[in-house]
Amino acid sequence: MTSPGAHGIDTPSLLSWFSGAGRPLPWREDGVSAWEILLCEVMSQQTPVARVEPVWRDWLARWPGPAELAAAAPADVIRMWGKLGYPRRALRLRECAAVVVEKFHGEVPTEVEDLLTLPGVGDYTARAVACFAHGQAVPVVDTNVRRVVARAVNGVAEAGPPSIRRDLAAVEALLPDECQEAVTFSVAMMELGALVCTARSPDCDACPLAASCAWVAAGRPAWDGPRRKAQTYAGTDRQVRGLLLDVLRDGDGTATAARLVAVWPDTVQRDRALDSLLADGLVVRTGERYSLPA
DNA sequence: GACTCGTGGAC
DNA sequence: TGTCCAAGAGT
Repeated sequence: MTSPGAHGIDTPSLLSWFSGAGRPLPWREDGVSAWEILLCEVMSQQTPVARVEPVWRDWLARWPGPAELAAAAPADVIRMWGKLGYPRRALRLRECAAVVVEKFHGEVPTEVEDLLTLPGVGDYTARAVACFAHGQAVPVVDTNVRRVVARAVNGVAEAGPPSIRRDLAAVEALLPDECQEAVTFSVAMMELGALVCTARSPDCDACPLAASCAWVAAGRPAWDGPRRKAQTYAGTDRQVRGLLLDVLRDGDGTATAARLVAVWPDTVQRDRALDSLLADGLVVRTGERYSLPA
């Protein structure tokens, strides 16, 4: 599979494609700080990039760096997070800012090992920051990269269940040695997965890897592995949590129990959702009222 | 590993 | 209309 013409990632074609087709996202501009990149990576976890951009700008205008964020009230942080989803990320981000200030002298760490100690920073985000903010040639594996590798290298339609060790090893083997090229490689792989090699309807006619793609060569066979569990939402605790928090987020940050009762009829589920919000620190109870944490 | 945790756009 | 899915992390 290492001989010329073998299937896999045609890196020169990939990089050429990216230079012309990559989106001009604001955090890709020169001079963007490591903190600003960390912020956009956390906001982008499971959230479409297009929805992140305006929140990222507003957020940085209010809290330019970790010191400012660490000093902010949780209620304001939750409100500024808006409707990006998974609001626990907002609280973790504030905790992350505090750790950066207290343990790393206000500077975003450069080593993956140190980045992994930050709240809300996991295997993807740690390597994304090390690579995109600090220029390190470390493998960056997100859902896009996993899908592109599955198709172009392995010749299958989907990536299958994630495995950190296996996925990192697979991408490590593809990563260019030189730092600058490695950084562009990772951005380009993610961008290709986001724009061309998409989950639902890959546009192979527009793909710079089509000529070298193992999946295309095999005739784009359908996925015969395990089907991902359908991601339900309606009727789940997640939906109820969202409805409850929405009441507090949109108002003055406080509401009576009766106001919250109105958003969901099932007492058991509503109480369970509210308890979990309290446990997460997204909501606090003061007497008869519920509020965002001051 | 399996499960939980929001929100909204695309088809 | 309902299903799928999106720059994952924590337990």
